[in-house]
Amino acid sequence: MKKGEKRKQELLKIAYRMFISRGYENTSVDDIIEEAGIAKGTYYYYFKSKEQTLEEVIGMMIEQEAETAGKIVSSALPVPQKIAGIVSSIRPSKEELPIEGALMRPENIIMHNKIRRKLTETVVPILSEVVEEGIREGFFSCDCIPERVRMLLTVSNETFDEENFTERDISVFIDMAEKLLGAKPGTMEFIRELIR
Amino acid sequence: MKKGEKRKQELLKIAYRMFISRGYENTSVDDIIEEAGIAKGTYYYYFKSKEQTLEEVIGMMIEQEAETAGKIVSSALPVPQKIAGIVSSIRPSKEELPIEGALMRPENIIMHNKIRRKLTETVVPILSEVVEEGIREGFFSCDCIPERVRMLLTVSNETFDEENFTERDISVFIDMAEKLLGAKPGTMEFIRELIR
Amino acid sequence: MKKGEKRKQELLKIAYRMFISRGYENTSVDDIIEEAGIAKGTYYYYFKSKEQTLEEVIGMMIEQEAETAGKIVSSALPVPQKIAGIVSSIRPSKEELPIEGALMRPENIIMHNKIRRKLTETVVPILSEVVEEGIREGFFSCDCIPERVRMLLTVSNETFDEENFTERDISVFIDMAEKLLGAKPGTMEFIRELIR
Amino acid sequence: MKKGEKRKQELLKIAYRMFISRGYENTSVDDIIEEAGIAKGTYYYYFKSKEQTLEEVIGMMIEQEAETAGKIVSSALPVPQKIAGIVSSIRPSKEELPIEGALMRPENIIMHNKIRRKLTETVVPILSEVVEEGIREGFFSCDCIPERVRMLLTVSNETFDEENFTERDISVFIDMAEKLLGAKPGTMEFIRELIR
DNA sequence: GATGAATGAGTATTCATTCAT
DNA sequence: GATGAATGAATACTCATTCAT
Repeated sequence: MKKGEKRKQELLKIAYRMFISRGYENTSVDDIIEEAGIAKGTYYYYFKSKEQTLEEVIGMMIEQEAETAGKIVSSALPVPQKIAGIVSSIRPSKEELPIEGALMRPENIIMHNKIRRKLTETVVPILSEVVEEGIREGFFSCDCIPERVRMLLTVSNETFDEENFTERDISVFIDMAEKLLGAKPGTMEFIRELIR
Repeated sequence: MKKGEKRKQELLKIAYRMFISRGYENTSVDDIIEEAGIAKGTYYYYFKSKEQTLEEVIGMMIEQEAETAGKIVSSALPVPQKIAGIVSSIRPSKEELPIEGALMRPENIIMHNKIRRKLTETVVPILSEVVEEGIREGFFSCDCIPERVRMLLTVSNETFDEENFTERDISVFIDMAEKLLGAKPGTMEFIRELIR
Repeated sequence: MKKGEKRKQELLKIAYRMFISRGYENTSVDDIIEEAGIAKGTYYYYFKSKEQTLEEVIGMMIEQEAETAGKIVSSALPVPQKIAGIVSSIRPSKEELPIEGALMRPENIIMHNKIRRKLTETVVPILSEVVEEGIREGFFSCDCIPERVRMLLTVSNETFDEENFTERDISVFIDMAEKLLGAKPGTMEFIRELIR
Repeated sequence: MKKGEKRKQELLKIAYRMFISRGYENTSVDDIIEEAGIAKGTYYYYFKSKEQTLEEVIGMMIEQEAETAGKIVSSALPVPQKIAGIVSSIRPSKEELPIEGALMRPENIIMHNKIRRKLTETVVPILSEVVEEGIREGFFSCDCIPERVRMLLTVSNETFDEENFTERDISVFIDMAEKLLGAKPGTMEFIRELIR
């Protein structure tokens, strides 16, 4: 069982890499098994269907990120740094992405969308918690926290996942974040470093 | 020529309806020609490929909306009503959508995305112009206008294209819009009516 | 009528060029009419079918070559020069071929074959006549003239239509020609200049 | 593996028969799978494309013939009989051809051509070897052996693959062969029996 | 656990030809 | 003479999935 689980994890990683670099639709089961060096039957022994593979791939990613985020939340870091940590853990690290801008390539819209939705679902409550902590500590001041957090995440995803954003985009985003959360001007300037 | 053009417009409308209701990928060329009652050859007489059809369908939509928006801008309406008009003209009218929530259905992600991108490209400059007008008239006060407008559009698209948004979402969005554009609280309350 | 004939000749030349440079099978009627700047209907006004076009294209070529060959035969030139002239008039001139080796390209096999067959049919009797003249004048000495001429033409076509023949190929061919026609060694050395 | 290979050989034979009797271009993949009683997917499991199938079909033929020819060369037969054997092994046996003159039918030009080219490539060196042997034994006397052999093969293919050759064609060919290889008159008369 | 042969519905695209105007 | 809209049969190829061994 251990062995089987391990094998499955490997397959998931391979599928993940291929889905991202070529797009889910453009990656055939044949491609995957060839890359993995296994037989068709073996693939279907581990996965019910190709779609389920995608689901599991995404689940795997989200899980890892949620875990990291959870650790940050329960740490002793000051609130701004917690936010910084969580937000940066969300963005796909350069090592994970085989190709620049891969996620935004048109053939990846489907996957990108699924990921974003699920990620938002997972991260909004976590970030909300931190914002509440921030309110208690006097950093922020606002109501409807989850709604505000969600909108910030939405804008962040849409704006900064692409490669062609400008310094002005960042400035406006920071301004927006501060005003939306009721923070003092300049409080969230640290975001700039995170995004660049 | 007249004849051919007319026919093409009809085909485009049929394709549009089908792409939206069943999704681009799930609509085969066979489906389209059957619905249109034409032969395969006729379809390819008018369109180079299925993808080109999608491109033209989207172009057609955008064109119409840009036209409407343009008229509103050059009208004598007060600034807030201009914004209201443009924003509401962007959202797909209920008559156009054969099925509730069609655009957000997963099989429509690709089309939805293409539309959103192109629509944003087209609408941001128009809305920016209006905001500038609003600044001159003392309604708003801000810099980086296109960036702010774009972010507002992004949030609006992402939040209100789905069906499951709440009153709180609207409130936060209004708050965000006012703060982002430097408007007085309550100025943009009219948005609520637009979205509901 | 004159006008129509002229038009048809133009179309034939265009078709000829296209068939040779892209291959008969790879040239669609659409390609031809686009190149010629005429409508589909016009094409079918002049040609019954695409295949008939090919037939006429080939006929046109052969006709021209047969005419040239005929003139040479009835001229006052010495026999070896007559042969030289006919053989060299058969080989597609460089100006006619838009692309080097076009006729031998795999997509042209069909056309090449049709041409070769028809050309052989046409040229064998003409050349046979010249060979007979050569016999009467003591240059050659053999029976079964048409068969011999046909074989020589066959080898010539197959060997020299390609681009990768050698000096040795030429030497052997000359040797063969002389022996086949019963000519004295060296008599037909002039062929070398013709082929090179 | 054994199983798969066997199946593939069967499919190749079926394809071979169909390509020859109906022509490569006129044989659709659908035709083949229907004849073979397999599913489309199975066909594409064994062959990458229709063209690759043709390539393999030809490869299979050539291979068989080369093998036979090789055996003959290394046998203890006298040189003339070796040549006879090789040449006759090249010509498609009556059993293989479902239809008289199939190879020369216009729809088969492409295949015929590919076969002829590859066959020539393969057979010329083998026959050259035999001719050299013949020279050593005093049967023949000539230089440029491969060139001569190739030309003889060319003429043989072109003349005798069709059905409408005459006794005179045979006589001229024998004369030509003897002279081209420097053999004594009558030495190669045995060819007549081979061809008829 | 693992294999790989077999499936077959599904899809986009091509192209010669016709014919009413 | 000329047009161009309309046709529809034909075709190669893909790919997720199954299952006996």
